[in-house]
Amino acid sequence: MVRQKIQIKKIDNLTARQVTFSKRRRGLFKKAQELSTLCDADIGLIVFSATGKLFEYSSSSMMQLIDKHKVHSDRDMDSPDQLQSFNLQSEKKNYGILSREFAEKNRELRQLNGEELQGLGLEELMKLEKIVEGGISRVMKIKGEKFMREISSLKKKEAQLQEENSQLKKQSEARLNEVEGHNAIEGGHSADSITTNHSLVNGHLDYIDSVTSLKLGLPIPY
Amino acid sequence: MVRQKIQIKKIDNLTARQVTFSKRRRGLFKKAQELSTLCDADIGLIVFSATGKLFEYSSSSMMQLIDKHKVHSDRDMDSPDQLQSFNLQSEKKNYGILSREFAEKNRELRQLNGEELQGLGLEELMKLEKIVEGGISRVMKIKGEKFMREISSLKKKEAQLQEENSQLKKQSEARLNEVEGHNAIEGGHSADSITTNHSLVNGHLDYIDSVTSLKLGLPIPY
DNA sequence: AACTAGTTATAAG
DNA sequence: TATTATAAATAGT
Repeated sequence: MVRQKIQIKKIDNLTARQVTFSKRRRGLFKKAQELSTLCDADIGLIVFSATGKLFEYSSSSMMQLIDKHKVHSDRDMDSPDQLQSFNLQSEKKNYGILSREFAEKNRELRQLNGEELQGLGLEELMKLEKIVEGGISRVMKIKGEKFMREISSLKKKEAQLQEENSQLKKQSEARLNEVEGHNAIEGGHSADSITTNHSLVNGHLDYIDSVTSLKLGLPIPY
Repeated sequence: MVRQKIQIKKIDNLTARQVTFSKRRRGLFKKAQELSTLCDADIGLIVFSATGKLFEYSSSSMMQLIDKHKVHSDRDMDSPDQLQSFNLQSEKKNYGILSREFAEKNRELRQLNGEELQGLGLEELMKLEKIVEGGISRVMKIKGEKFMREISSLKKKEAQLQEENSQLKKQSEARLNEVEGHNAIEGGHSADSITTNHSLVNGHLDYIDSVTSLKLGLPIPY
């Protein structure tokens, strides 16, 4: 692009390529930084040289940025028609919360063994990959167990509440009988409240739903 | 940097900032692409505008690149004792149900494309790997969503039951008052059942636990 | 969105 | 690594 305009194709000469890489890399990083500052943009730039060396720039934190990126790219998802979605076209994945957790866990896992990665041969890398895969399974298992525990706990609570309800119903009926026994000769007056409450007892409290669902807001147990 | 050289600081004027963002962003992406081509570098560029819109460029696959980046940046972190269980020794895994499910799903996924695996080049294989990875995330996500739904539903139920309980309590109390009003001159007799039931209402029904947990038996929603 | 004048990036040496 | 001539990017219109 100077004394002679160059073609944008891989530079053959190794030395020239390295020099250009160095120069342009600096230029690129500078531009990235400038854009970030001028326009208040959040920018991450990852560059691996042909030899595998890493250069990076990030206006904030690369990790944050990557997470943000994941969240974003998860948006344009397609609705899950079972596993039909596994074709080359539909690769705008919709990971979501669990996916992010998974990624985070995976990162942790990689951190644990990552330091030695460079020194390893193919054999060892494959072994390691298997281990990481195991790690994923493990993470999934743990996460699943947490969910299970939560569900278990909720079901227990439900059972308790149902038991309570049953007891209260009995109690209430018993008292009603007493009241009616007394009122038999005096004329009843609490029939209204009984039927009202009965609709509650039998469970379809749809008016509650809006309130409840507002409070629910999908917890993240893990 | 033209008619007048500009300071590298946030551009105040919104319109000017947007215009500059657009222009420089294009420039930056172009430079990134050029560097990638000229020097055979693997480059990923993530840009979030101030308004949160995402723009990205990647010479290969952003996901791959991010993974590669993770592996790299993890090198200078040595294993914290926290998740130390993920070391080469303790990898005689005992995954469990979810792990097996995962493996099964993964196998299915691989079968979906497996027949062609032999004919593929490295490029294609990496692509495929990416897809499978996406598949895993997807499976996890779906599973997670099912858990969430179950939990959500249970919490809703819980709220309903609690509401019922509250109503029943009121009803019961009301009837008790009526009864006592009548019994005031006859002598009361239902005090016992009241306190008994009150212990239920207040929730610590530990004796139920054993029964309940036996019935629960960890469902597998997915 | 297109233009232009100064600025910046950079290919070649 | 530093220089320089030129291409490319871009601030302001």
